Amino acid sequence: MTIRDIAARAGVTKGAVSFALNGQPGVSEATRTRILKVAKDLGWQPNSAARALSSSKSGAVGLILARPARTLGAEQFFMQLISGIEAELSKRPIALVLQVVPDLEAEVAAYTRWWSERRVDGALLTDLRVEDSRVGVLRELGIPAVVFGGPGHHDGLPGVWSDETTAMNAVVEHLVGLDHRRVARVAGRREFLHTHLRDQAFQAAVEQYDLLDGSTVYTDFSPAEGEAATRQLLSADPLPSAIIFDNDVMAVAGARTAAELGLQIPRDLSVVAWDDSILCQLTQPPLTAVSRDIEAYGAHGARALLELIEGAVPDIDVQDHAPSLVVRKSTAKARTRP
Amino acid sequence: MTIRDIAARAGVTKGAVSFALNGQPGVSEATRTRILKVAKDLGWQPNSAARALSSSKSGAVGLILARPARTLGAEQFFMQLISGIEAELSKRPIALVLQVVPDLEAEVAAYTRWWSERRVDGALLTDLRVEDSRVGVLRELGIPAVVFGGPGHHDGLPGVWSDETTAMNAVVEHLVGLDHRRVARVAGRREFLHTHLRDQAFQAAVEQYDLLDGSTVYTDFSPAEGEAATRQLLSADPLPSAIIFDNDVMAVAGARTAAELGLQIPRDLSVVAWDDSILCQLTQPPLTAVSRDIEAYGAHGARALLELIEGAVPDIDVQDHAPSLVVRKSTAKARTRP
DNA sequence: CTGAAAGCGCTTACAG
DNA sequence: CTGAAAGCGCTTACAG
Repeated sequence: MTIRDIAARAGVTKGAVSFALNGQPGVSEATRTRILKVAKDLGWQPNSAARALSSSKSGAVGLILARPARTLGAEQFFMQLISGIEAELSKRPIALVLQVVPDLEAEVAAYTRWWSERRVDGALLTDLRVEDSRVGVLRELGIPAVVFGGPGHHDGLPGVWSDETTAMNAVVEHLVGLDHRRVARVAGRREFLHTHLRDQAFQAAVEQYDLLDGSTVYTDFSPAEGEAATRQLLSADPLPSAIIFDNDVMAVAGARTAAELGLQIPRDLSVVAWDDSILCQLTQPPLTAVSRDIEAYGAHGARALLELIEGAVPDIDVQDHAPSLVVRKSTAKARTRP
Repeated sequence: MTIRDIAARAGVTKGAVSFALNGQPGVSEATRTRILKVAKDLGWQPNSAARALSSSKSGAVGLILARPARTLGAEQFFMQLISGIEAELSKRPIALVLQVVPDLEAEVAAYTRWWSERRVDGALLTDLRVEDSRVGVLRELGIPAVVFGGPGHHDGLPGVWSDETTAMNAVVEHLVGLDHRRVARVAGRREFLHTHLRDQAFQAAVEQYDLLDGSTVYTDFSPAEGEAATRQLLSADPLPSAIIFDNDVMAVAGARTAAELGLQIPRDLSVVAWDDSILCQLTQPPLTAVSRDIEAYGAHGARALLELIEGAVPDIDVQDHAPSLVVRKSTAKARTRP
């Protein structure tokens, strides 16, 4: 079933069919209507390879996840992000090509191959690093790309980001409002930009509110390291009265660890998770968490990429909806200590 | 950068370049070596659209997830499955095209479009239903497809599956070994084949071990319905002494619900989760769970699909590694009741 | 073993 | 408004 069949059936040339199908001028309204009807009757769909070859557009965008398979499964973030991206892409006949790779080197290799194969028209970048080698490669290759993260750390590539600073302030304010003075933090990987931004915001808040602690332990986001970091923080003297965790999995692991050490949450220790998820709601007590609409975040990024591919000059650093703090049962008044 | 450039540089025709690059006979070894060197020097990669158009192979396979975005994020299953599929595909230059849709109707529409566009060479089917309209559509379209699930419910389409029956037997045996006689089950959606298979296995085990309960409540896999189902089961008299849940999220929700109702796990109620995950390990107490290597499952399915696409006649119903029961702290001796 | 050519199914300038 | 044709970058029969 090709435009050739349609042309024969409608008594016109292939060119006319193409114009009619693509809404281009060059055919009369009557002819166009006739051609469209024939195409519909025959159940015609454009061959994506032929269209890609002659238009130099693949009709697909790429997303690469460079995380070990275990942590990928554990974090709900990625699946929600993908859902959001898809929600936007599937409004058009644009496909999402997904690849899972072990490290950044493999990720860069995949972009390079995709681009020289012309397999995708653009790419979505996630897990932005403070120093991110991918950004330079993408710019050099000339792939239209949009970055999740930021702001201002991607060398001119457009990005969408959520405001970590405001969110961190809300968290610290909430804790200060509960009389907490010794607040610690279990962070993710140091090289990730969002970790870095939260670091800065946390340190600024520590000074602003004149907190007494402010120690931060870095991890790989895994529950094992979340547990180890919690043990480390809870061996300090005096103890922190609240800990902020960089993801839901570590927060749950940390809360469990604290309980094992004989602390009662929230009486003895307040716990805040970053990125709310079902996990935070299912644990006992349910965790106070920073909540973002990750699907909307993904959709937002996809939309920006599509605009970029279509030649628009998108805003650099579009800010997404601000995260909100969902207060549950894991935060309470700090105990007055001796 | 095309084979034309390589041909010019190497002083041969495009045809010779194509033969050399694809390992076809038709060029001398010396020429082949020279051509390959030129191609490498120029950093050539085949244009995927051109190759797809002339070879009628897209170099991609498709996966469609038809679940609401929320439950997608909550279940670790899918991301692990995708990781496994990717691990196999990325050994070759085969891309994974992913789509997230709201329902089966949209899923069928997407297959139809993909196939008439020749965007994918084959498809992977998941969440198999007892009566599954997709199977017929796929067969009719002639898309090479492999089904996750089964066995024997896919009208000739090859499938990989894991043995739900043996796993269910292991679960029930474990509970019976702990003197449980009143065992209930919180199942997933009734129309899903794996739910159905577990149902049958559960009923068979109930009879075999002469259990006194065996009631099953169906849900949509969500924690909310898991909680409601648990409440319902725990309002019976006499109470079940153990509940088997069809996924990790509901098991955790159910355990929490039981605790809220004043039951202590495992003293008053034993809980078993199906599909182990970090969730099961992080709750207090950690949950006894049926564990499968979902990544291997995904890889297995991808490999079968690639063979099918390459023209092999794959075995129908290849069985994957058997699931295993991981015993943790949520199951214990049944209390002797009055 | 090599060369010259047709063809995959589209898009798009170029003449009429 | 329409027709006839070239071209996208590959693969692959067909002659020599």
